[in-house]
Amino acid sequence: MELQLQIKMNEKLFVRNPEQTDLGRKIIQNSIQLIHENGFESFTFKKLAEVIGSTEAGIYRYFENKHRLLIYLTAWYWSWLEFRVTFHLNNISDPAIKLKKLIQLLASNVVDDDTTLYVNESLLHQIIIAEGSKAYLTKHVSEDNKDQLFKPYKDLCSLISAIILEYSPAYTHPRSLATTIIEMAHLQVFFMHHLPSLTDFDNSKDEQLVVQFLEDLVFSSIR
Amino acid sequence: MELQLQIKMNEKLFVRNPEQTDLGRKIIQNSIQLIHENGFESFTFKKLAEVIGSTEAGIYRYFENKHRLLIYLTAWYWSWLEFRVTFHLNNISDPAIKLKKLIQLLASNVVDDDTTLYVNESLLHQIIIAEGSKAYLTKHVSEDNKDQLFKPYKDLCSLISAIILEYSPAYTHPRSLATTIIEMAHLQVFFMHHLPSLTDFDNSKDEQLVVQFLEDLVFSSIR
DNA sequence: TTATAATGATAGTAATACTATCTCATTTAA
DNA sequence: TTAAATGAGATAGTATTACTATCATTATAA
Repeated sequence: MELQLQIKMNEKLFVRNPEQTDLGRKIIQNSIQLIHENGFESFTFKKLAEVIGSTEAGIYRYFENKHRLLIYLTAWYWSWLEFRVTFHLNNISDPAIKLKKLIQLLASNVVDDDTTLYVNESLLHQIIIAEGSKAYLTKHVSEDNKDQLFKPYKDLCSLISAIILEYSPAYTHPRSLATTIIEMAHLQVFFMHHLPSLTDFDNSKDEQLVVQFLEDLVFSSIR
Repeated sequence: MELQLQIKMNEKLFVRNPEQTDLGRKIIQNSIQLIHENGFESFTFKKLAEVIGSTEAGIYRYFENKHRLLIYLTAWYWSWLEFRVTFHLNNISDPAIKLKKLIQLLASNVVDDDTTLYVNESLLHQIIIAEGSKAYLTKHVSEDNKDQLFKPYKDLCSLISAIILEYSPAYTHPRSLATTIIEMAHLQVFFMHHLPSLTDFDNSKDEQLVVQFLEDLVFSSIR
C-alpha cells in the first residue's frame, strides 16, 4: 500500500499553491535543502532560482517573500506533526502513555518517511529547530495571526493541551505547558548541539536525554 | 547616592568600545529605540545613522554588522540581569524564596532605572523578548560561542542552576531547567501579548500569571 | 607642540528584494 | 478546432541594504 499524504494549506500562505505544479514542488523541496545548508538569513530567492534552474521572478509567483515561505514551511511542519501525533496516539487510552509518546515524537530525530515526495521531513525538522521561531518573532505577528497563518501550531497546542487535561483535569496551565513542551523539545536539542553548557546533556548529543528531561518536567507538573 | 553601573563587555563584541565615546553611547541608546520601534529585521545602520546625525560608516567603526550589535545588546542585557538578580537575592538564604524572586525578576516588566544613562532597560527587555533568540539562532553560533559571545547568558544559567541545586541537590537537570525558566519567562509573555490562544492567560496581559505558571512548573519539578 | 584618535563627508560596489513586461508553450473550455 | 487562459522562461530595471575606502577636520593627550 502506497499512500500519499496531502496537507491542506491555508490559501493566505502563498500566492500560488506550490503543491499543484512542478515548479512549486521544486521550490518547496529545494528551499528546505538550501535553508538547511546555509541558514535562513543567507537564503535568497535568487540562489533558490539558480538551484532549481528557474528565475527569481518565477519564485515570486508562488511566495510573496522569503519570510512567507518560512511561515509556509513551519505551518506545513506543524500540520504534519499533528497528523503524526494523532496517528501514533490512535487507540491509546492511557493519557500518560499518550504524553510520553508525544514527547518522544517532538524531541527525537525525524527519519525522512516517503509519505511526501518533495518534503524531506528530517531536514525540515532541523530547520524548524533552528529557524522556526523566526516565523512569529516579527513586528507583524498580529496581522499574520489574523490571517490564521499560525493555526497549525495552535491546533497542535490544543491537541497537547487536551491530553494534559485528560491526565489531570484540574491542571490550570495546559496551553502554556503545551507550548513549553513544544518549544523546549526543540530548543534543548539546539542547545545540546551548539551551546551544550546551557544544558545537562553535555557531549552525548542524545535526544533521549531531552526526552527524559521533558517527561520529568511534564509529569511532575501535572501529577 | 548616585551610582553608575558599568558592565565590562567582552572585547570581541565590538570593533570599538561604544561605552567610551559619545557616538558609541548614542549608537547603543538609539539602536535600542529603533529596534524596539520597527523590529530587528527592518533596522539598518543607515536609519540609525540618520537618527543619530552621523553616517553609516561611523556606525561600522563600532560594530561589524547589525547582528553583532544585537549580540552586544543581548550580552549587555544578560549581564545586567545577572547583576540585578545577584543584588536582589543578596542576604536571602532560603533557596525557595530566591527562586521565587528570580522568576519574578525574569518574567515581570522592567522599569527603566537610571543606573545607566544611555540604556533604556525597559525597552531592552522588550527587545530581548522578541529578538533575543535571533542572537544565537544562526549558522555561526558555534564560532560566536568560541569567541565567548554568549558568556553572560551562560553565567546567568549557571547562577540559576546553582540555586536550583541548593534547593534540591539531587535534581538531575538544573541547567536545562534554568534555560527553560529563562526562555519561557520571555516566550510566554510574548505569546500572551501576540498569540494569546497559545497560553492560558487570555486577555488579561498580566505578567503575574506567567510568574505563577513558572513557579508551579519549577517547584513541582524540583520538589 | 605634535601626534593620534574620533568623526564627518563623500563615493563607490556587490548583493538583496523586489516589480514589470514580453514571449512562448501547453492546457482547457467553448 | 479555435480561442483563451495558465504556467513559466527571459530580460530589464529600481530602491535599498550591507558594506569598504579615502580624505579632511576637529578634539585630545603625550
